Amino acid sequence: MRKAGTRGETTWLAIREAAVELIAIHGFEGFNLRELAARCGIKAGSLYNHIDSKEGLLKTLLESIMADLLREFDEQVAVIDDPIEQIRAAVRLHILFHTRRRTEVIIGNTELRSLSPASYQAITALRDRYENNLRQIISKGAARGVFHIPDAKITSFAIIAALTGVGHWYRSNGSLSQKRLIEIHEQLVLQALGVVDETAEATGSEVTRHAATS
Amino acid sequence: MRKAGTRGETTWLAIREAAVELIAIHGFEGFNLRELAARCGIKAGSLYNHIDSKEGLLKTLLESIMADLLREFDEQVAVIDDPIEQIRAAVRLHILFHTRRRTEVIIGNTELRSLSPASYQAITALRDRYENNLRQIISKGAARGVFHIPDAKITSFAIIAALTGVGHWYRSNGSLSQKRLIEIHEQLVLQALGVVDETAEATGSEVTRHAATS
Amino acid sequence: MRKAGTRGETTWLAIREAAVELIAIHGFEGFNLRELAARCGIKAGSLYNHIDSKEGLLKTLLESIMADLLREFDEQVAVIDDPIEQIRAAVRLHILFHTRRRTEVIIGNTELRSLSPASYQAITALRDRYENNLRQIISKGAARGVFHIPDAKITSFAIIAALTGVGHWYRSNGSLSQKRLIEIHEQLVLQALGVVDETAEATGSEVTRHAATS
Amino acid sequence: MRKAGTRGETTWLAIREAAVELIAIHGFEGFNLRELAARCGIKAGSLYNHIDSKEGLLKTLLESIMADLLREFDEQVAVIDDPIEQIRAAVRLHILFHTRRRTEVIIGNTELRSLSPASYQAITALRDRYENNLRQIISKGAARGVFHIPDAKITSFAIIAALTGVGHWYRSNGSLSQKRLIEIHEQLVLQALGVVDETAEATGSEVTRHAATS
DNA sequence: CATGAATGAGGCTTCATTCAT
DNA sequence: CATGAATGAAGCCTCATTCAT
Repeated sequence: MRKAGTRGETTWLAIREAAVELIAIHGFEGFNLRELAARCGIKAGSLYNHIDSKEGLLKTLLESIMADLLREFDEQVAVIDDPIEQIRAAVRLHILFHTRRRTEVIIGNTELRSLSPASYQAITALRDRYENNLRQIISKGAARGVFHIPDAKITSFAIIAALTGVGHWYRSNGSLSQKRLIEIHEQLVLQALGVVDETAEATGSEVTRHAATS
Repeated sequence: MRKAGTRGETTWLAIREAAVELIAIHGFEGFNLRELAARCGIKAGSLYNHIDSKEGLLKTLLESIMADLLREFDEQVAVIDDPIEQIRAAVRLHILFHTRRRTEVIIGNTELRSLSPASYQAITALRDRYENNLRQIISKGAARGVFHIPDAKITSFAIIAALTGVGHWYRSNGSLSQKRLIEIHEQLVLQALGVVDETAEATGSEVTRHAATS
Repeated sequence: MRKAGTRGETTWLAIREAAVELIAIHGFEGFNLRELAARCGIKAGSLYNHIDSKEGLLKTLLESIMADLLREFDEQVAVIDDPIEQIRAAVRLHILFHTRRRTEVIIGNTELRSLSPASYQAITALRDRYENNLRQIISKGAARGVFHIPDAKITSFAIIAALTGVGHWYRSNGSLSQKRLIEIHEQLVLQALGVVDETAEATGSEVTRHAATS
Repeated sequence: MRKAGTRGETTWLAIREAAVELIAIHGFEGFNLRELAARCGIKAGSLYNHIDSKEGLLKTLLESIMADLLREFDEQVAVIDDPIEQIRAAVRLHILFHTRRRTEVIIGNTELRSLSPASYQAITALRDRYENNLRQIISKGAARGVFHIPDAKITSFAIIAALTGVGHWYRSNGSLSQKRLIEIHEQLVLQALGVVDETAEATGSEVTRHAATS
């Protein structure tokens, strides 16, 4: 929790960044404030000029991550009406967010358990809102007869899990471009949603040329 | 870590079970041996009649989980030839394993980072072998023209992530039966793999009746 | 291990002093940090604001003891040329150092085995340098025909052992003055070195008056 | 303490031998019963079929070492009348005992502090008896005008310390024979005692040929 | 704001010792 | 006699947190 009325904005930013990285590496319980302070060029005691407590820091981090994700969703996905284009935008956003902000997202998924009950509920409420957003798209598409799936809720879980998984293995410095990464997942998701349209056909054949990596 | 056939066998089993549960709740760094011992009805120091160290315990647990998963794969999936039936069996196994042994699997995915480099490599080698098994099925199906997917490797990652995610939300005491859970994922996966057959149509319509939870 | 000139300096000095005493009493393995801390008026954990580890503390102590001894040797003994006067000065220094700093010297001789191999080598190198200094005096005296001894190396070992032994039984509050203690050992050492001069005769008779304690 | 009425004499001997070695290496506080048991091919708990306690074992060891030394003194030294020959015999015995039974003697000197007060007194009484024996020889020689020394008590301390020191550096597999080692120390001791006789002259010159190791 | 030092709680681990089998 | 397992006490060390300077 950023303390109110502090100057030293740069120190706070350094703390934020270093904390995300260290938590991603060691987990919340496994990282320690001394190392965090060292990475920021200060001593452990000085951290308390910027944070309330170790757990407060975690809550702040998780909150802002979820808030950012939700805001981007509102800006880029919620404004679209067509289910197919909307799911495409959602896939794009989710993958971009989960690759560009890999470490932040990892702790967002893993470290919830270290929050106090109150904080836990606050953060999971945001997460649920995001998941619900995605489910709505799928339900709407199914209602309009564009998607053909057995269960909107389970399908949304499966899609979110699949897309989130990308953050665990994708590295932007590899041979696979982010653009291509997104294309592939758009197709996979649309296929999973039972969409069979001319575009998919075209993309499918073009795609096949790059396939069979294994 | 422990010789079999002795009287302390029951203690060791209790340790194993309690450790899995506690690690799943608090994470490896967050759980402590005192509580583990208390759950087994012994004192903390006595744990060391059964384990080498806290980390050694983690390694033992993760190793046996992965070994079990691989063994079941060999018995139930590897023996099938037809890609569609094989992927069905793989989905079934993965979901059953990840729901029946929920907590064990969660720590298998989350706590790898707490292992020493040597142990880490040993365990990830097993995990890679499993992932590779799945990828082979998909590649084979693509080569035979049964599956139509952009990239076997990425597709396998996506499918594994989607199926693994089930363990995070599914509860066997809910209204959704395990049988139904598997059916739904079989369909989702087959659709994602670009399989279009008459069975899917039928299942799809039947399925729609149970769907739309949201 | 600790930067000088800070306020905690007094704590560090207290730790040093108490550690020497406790190690002399119980041995390095036998003393514990809780008691050390208690003697310094702090809690055990606070020790780690001043030391790296229990063993690091031992190394620091032994190092500074040997460094002091070597420095005093350089100042008081190395600057003399005449072998007889030099060996007299060496006896005087050794006894003064081993009685004034009794406890420190005891741990210096006894607790080497508790050091890590690296630290062990560092400290024994200093000790060897000191022993070598003494041997050089004896060799020089023998070469100049002043000392008559069978083997310079063994003789130096014997003399060092004899003088070091003083620290084990001498108490400065007894009836034997430090001045007299040194005189006696000067004579014993010179006799052992085969020096026969008129002074010894004189001292010998004077000495006899105080002797025969047993 | 060897438990009464036990068979398994060989196990007890193995314990004794291994204990001496381990204590010499790690000190009494630093060695542990598990390792001791392992060296004897048994488990830690089984040690208690042979000993009363860790400290009881130490007492037994120290006691028997001192008893052996005293017995040998009575047999080999006490029976001589002439002070010079007697001191020669004492030097020989002390060096032989302290080289042949190096490790035992080291723990005899170092680990006394780990005994309970009662045991401590029992063992130091034996040690004092031995030291007193030596002092008597020196006093007698001084009284007879054969030795010329400032103080019999201090001289005996110095000689004992010098001879005991041999155990710390002498290795029987080196180039220095035990016979020669004894000769050198006989000369050193006799010189220190102020003995100037024809024998010393002869030995001295012969000895000079081997000297100047450094 | 930063620091050095202290705290107190707790964590992992070791170890002498006991005892039923 | 030997063993495996348990105990309880203790040991070293870490760490979030506080506070005077």
